This record gives sequence, C-alpha cells and structure tokens, in this order.
Amino acid sequence: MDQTNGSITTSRLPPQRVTIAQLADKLGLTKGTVSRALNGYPDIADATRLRVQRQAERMGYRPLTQAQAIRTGRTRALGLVLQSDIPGGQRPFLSDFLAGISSTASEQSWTLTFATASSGPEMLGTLERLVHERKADGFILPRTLRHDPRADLLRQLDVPFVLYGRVADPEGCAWFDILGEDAIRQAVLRMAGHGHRRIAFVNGGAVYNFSALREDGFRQGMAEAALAVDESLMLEGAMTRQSGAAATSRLLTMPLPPTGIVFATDAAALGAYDAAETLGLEVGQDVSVISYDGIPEGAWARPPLTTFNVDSRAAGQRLAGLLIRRIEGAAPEALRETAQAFLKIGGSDGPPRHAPEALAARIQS
Amino acid sequence: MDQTNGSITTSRLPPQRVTIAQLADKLGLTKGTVSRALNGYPDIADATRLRVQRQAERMGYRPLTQAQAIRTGRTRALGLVLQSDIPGGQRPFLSDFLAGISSTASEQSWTLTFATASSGPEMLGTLERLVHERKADGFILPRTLRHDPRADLLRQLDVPFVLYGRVADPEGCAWFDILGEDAIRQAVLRMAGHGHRRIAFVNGGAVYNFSALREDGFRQGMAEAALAVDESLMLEGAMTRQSGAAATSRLLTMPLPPTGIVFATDAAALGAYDAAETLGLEVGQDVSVISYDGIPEGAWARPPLTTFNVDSRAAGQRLAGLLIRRIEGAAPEALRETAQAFLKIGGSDGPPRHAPEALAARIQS
DNA sequence: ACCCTTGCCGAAACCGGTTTCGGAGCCGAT
DNA sequence: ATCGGCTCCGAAACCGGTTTCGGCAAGGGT
Repeated sequence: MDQTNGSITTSRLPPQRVTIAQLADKLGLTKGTVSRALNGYPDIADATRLRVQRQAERMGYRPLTQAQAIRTGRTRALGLVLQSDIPGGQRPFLSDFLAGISSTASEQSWTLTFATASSGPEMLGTLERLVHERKADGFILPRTLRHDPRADLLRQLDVPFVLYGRVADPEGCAWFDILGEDAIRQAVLRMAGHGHRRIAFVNGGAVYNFSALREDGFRQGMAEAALAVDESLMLEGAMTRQSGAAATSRLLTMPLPPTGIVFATDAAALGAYDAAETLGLEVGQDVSVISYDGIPEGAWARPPLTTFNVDSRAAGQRLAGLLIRRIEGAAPEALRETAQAFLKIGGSDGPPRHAPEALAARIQS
Repeated sequence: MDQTNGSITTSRLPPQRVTIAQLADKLGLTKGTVSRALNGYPDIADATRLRVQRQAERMGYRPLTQAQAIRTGRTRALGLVLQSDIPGGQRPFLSDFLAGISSTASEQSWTLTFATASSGPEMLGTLERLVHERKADGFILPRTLRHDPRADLLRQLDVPFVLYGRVADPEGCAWFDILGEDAIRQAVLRMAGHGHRRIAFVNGGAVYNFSALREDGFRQGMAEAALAVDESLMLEGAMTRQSGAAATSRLLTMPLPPTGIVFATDAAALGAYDAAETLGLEVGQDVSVISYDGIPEGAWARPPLTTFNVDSRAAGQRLAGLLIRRIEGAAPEALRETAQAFLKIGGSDGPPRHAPEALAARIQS
C-alpha cells in the first residue's frame, strides 16, 4: 500500500490505533461521554453527538472489538461451523457461499469465524466452545436437519442463529431457504411435458428437512400432471455420485423402468451418467434426468445436466444479513426469507425415446 | 428468550464462565499471581504453579482471549483471505483445505478468521483491516505470486504470515509447498516412457510462482528423457477449462501436433476433453494427457484424468501449524516445509496411437 | 551478627472500552 | 424566592485479563 510516501521503504509509522481516550482528549470530553455519544445513548446533546462523530471520523477511530467484547459480550463476528465428514458435502458451492457471507459481513464490518467439525457430536462441542470463548455472536447453520440438534443447543444457550433451510419445529428459528419443492414440482411438470409418464424420484437423506419438502414437491407435480405415483419408483438417501449411480441402476433394471428420473441433488444425478454408461444407455435420450443444485460439474457432464440452479453466493449474503439483524435483536419470526431456484437447461432431459417396456427390453439385452 | 430457567428442560445453569478472579479466590492468591503462574513467568514457585494449574483444570478455567488480547494484542486467531474473483480459483479443494486448517487450529484452541476480497487492491485493504482490528494474529496466503504484494504488505506491517507456495524473494518468508516441479518432471518421464516423443506443456498464469517452477520441471524431465523442447509447444496462462480447451485445440491443429500434453493444472486439463471431443479425438488414445492437482472432477471425467494428487487437507494442517509457530516467535527461515504430490493413474494417458504426422492427418479430415 | 541476594508473591496500574451514578445548570411553575 | 424536573456531562467503577514494581522472608557469604 504505503510504499509510496517517505524515503525508501521505512518511514511507515507503526499503524497506531487511535483510542477512545485520545479522541476524548481532543474533544475535551471524557471517555464515558464519547462512548455514550457514539453508541446512541439518549443523554447526550445532539450537538455533542455530532461533534464526536465528526471527530471520530476525522481521526479514523475504530473501537477495538476485543475491548468492547469484554464488557458487552459482542465480538461482531459471525460463526460458521461445517461438518467435514458428510459425503455429499457442500463442496462445490462452498466457495461462493463463503464469499457471499463474508462480503456482506465485511460491508458492515463484521467478520467470519470459521470452524469445521468431523462429526455430529464434535459439531455441538465446537459450537459450544466458540460460544464459550465468545468467538462468534451467532451462527449460520447450513444443511438444516428435520430435527436439528444444533438449533436445539443454540436455543438453549440463547445464542442467535439462522438456518439455511427450514426446520420441522420453527419455534424461535430464523431462516433463509430456497424453495426446492417448487423446483422439483416444476421438474416433474417439465418431464411430463416431454411426454414421460413413468417418472422416478431419487431423494436425499431423510434426516435433512429439504428431503421431505422436495418429496412433497414431487408428489404435487405428479398430481398436477395427472400422473399416479408408483411408490416403487420413490428412492431416498442418495447424495453422492456413487449412491446416485446405485439408485439409478436399481431403477433401470426394474421390470418396468422409468423413462425419466428427477433427482433431489446434482451429486446423485451425476451418478446416473455412470449407471447409464454401464447399462449402455444414453442420458437425455434413453433416460431423462432433471436435478437440483446447479453445481459446476453438472455443466461439465456430457450431455450437460438439466438442473435447477441455486445462487449460493446470494444465499450467503442473505444469511449473513439476517444473522446480523438477529444478533442485533430482531425477532426470529421476522427473519424468514425464501428464494427460488432457476432452471438451467442442459441436455440431460428430453422426450422419451422408448416406452418403458421397450426400454426394459433394451436393457435386458 | 428466557425460556430457560424454570422447570422442564432447563436445569442448565447459564454456562457461567469462570474468571481468573474466581480462580484466584479459590486458591487464596491474587489475579496477578495466577496469571503469571499460568503464563510461565519464572518468579513463581514450582509448587504454586502446579497448584494453580491443577485448580484451573478442575474449575475448567479458560482465559477469555478477548480480554487477553487487549493487553497482549494476541487473539489466537489465524487469518485467511481468499480472492473470490480469480477464474481458476481454489474452488474444489477449498473444503478440504479449510478443514485442514481449522482442525489443526482448534486442536491448539486457535480459531480461523475468514474473509474474501473481490480484487487485488481490496485484498490488501482487507488484510490491513483485519490486522488493524486485531481479528487475526497472522495470515495464511494461498496462491503465492512470484512477487506477492500481500507478503510485502505484511512484512512491512511486521505481521506473521505463511505462504502456500514459495516465492521469488524469500526474505522473511515462511512457507509450505508441494514440489510441483518434481511432479511435472515425473509426468514428462511417464509420457516418454509411453513412447511419446512430441510432448507439449500447458502452463498456468505467469504471475504465479508455481508456473515458473513447473516449467523448470518440464524442461528437466525432457532433458532426462533426452527429448528436445519445441518452444512452440510451450503454452501458458491456462487455468480454466475454457482456456485449457483453447490451448489444446491450438496445439492439436498445428502442422505437427503433440501426441502427449502435460498440464500444470487439472482445470486446464479438463478442457482438453472438450477440445478432443470437438476434433473427434479420444483422450487417452489419440492424445495423452497428464496433469496436476487431483481435483475430484478429474476422477469423474471419461476416461478419468491421470494426475498428480495434492493432499489439500494435509497442506492446510501443515500451514496452520507453521503459522502458529511463526506467531509464537519462530524464525521464518526455520519454517519452510515441502511435500510431494502423488500420481493418481487414470485413463487419460497411454502409448501414442499415431505418430504426430498421422495424428495431423486424422485431424485435417 | 550483619548485609546482600534471591525467591516468591501481593498490590496496583494498565489495556480500551462500557455503564452506572450523581450532580451541576437551566427551565418553568408555584 | 423556592422548588421540582430535565438535560447533559463528569467521575468512577467495571469487564477480565496482563504486567510492573516493590517488599517480605529465607538463604548465603563474610
């Protein structure tokens, strides 16, 4: 930065922090008065407050959050703890998600304290540690579970948090969520529009709340398309490429296989390509696939995956904003937002090439 | 809020922090003495020190880093600032990398302060802000540039840092790095071992220090294989799938195309698949590809990418460990480590199917 | 027996803020 | 003229630690 001024490299005065005492001196006031002026106490004359604010600005005064924290308990730090051992982890979108969170955070001069936990129990321990050490004033909890022990813990500790995803028991919970059920519903309608009558659904893990929602979306889509749901075509628990492949080959080797498959997650949908290849089928021709997430790998698959794209960066931004407001005292009920996922058309879906019977015959051979 | 104390779920006493004053009381000592005992001052009797340590343990005393920080300036927080706008960003390995850093950090009860910057200058501003606000005691700097302004800044501010990657001017720098030049050298030898004589190299951006090293590795490998380097087969600046594809098709449409291509990064190598497809060629048969990074997408490509795998998690762990030691006062010269990347054999390389001339003919048609 | 170290701890200042408390000054009302 | 109520700010305690300073007692040397 400052290698400009001065002689060669060195006249850089040690970046002196300006303290509240210096500021008070300059103003001919006491520390206490300055502090109250800056923090909006009502017992300060408007003229004085203005004078203080101006001078603070001019001197570049920034209160040291550490010092504030020991009295107020607030650090101006958001907390995020990821579980590093989950299979279909939030790998791909992590970068965007983090960028979203930290961009909004730094705009309002908050920071992000990040940690990982390698298991569920360790997750709770880590949260408690961060709270106890006051390393975060509140938390963003991604990958909401139907019954989420993290939310229970934080509610009990009376620590603010915001969920990325809704939850079964909304009591005291703020959240941001993408309406995945809508997306899945539209996926079904699109399949039906292509002419598919026999459509399967490969869901994610049942512990996650989004799974229940997306299943609802699937059923509703089927109902709107006037198609009956064949329960044998409803699978769940696939959130990795491997398990997605397994689910796909199980579906395709049924006596009457589906011609279209809707996946709750892209990771699983990528497995369909493997299963199809093994069976000598072509995705987008012999079997149609529509999915949800919008991970980059989907665009690189051949043919590219048709999927509902989630804007992870925007999600991070919204979540950070909500959490800050929550920490500053807003009621959780007032902090609930949702957004839509948008269809990104690839080549993995289209009209069915064969009827289910013909497809079965083709697979047998 | 206060749905806590009362009757049902609630015998949880508010997680009272135990302060140094309470501890001192219990011991019949003063705060000052306890503090000195715990921080290893020499003017404390061994017996007393032991007694204090035991009692601290028993009462679960953990000093509040915020409070320590206002006197000592140390927060026990590592800083990491990522640049969110770089094209071939560290997307895929980010998750593992972060998990590595934060696992080592929390083992030693440090935390990780994370931020992103959307441009080079903003990066420097963010670093300065975090230093000024004392949100981090030191930084991990990934993606080392040949001449890295981040390192310059932090050196000037006298703030500890560790580079992920070596640097042209090592003065005062600690680092961890993978010996990418070794990997590239081995890649060349492997190509030569398959029988390739005409081998191209697609390097990353010249601003990165690793590019110079990997080019050295390539040339050394060629020398060891007794092959002459054709300078027209040396390309650089490809760190995305798109630019990798462009580089590949430029190479393959030359009058005398290479039969094997070594890439400095996986992201670029994935582009080779696209270029090959466009030209009607098969990767691993018509043209061989070996690369470096070990990103997951490589394993999912068809055929899977042969690449030198980097253990990002381990790298994160090493870097965190080095930085902590650096912050605690170790000399930077003593904190320089390297590790190897390991070959992960896929199907993207093999003996050349055609001689360069035949390949050219095939491509013309 | 005296003095001088040395070992060990208490007392108090300090870090940079926040928050409570009380009182000075000004106003209008009685 | 006296009183009460407000407005506004200073003084000082406080938060949870660290660090400096000084002094008491025991030990060693002469």
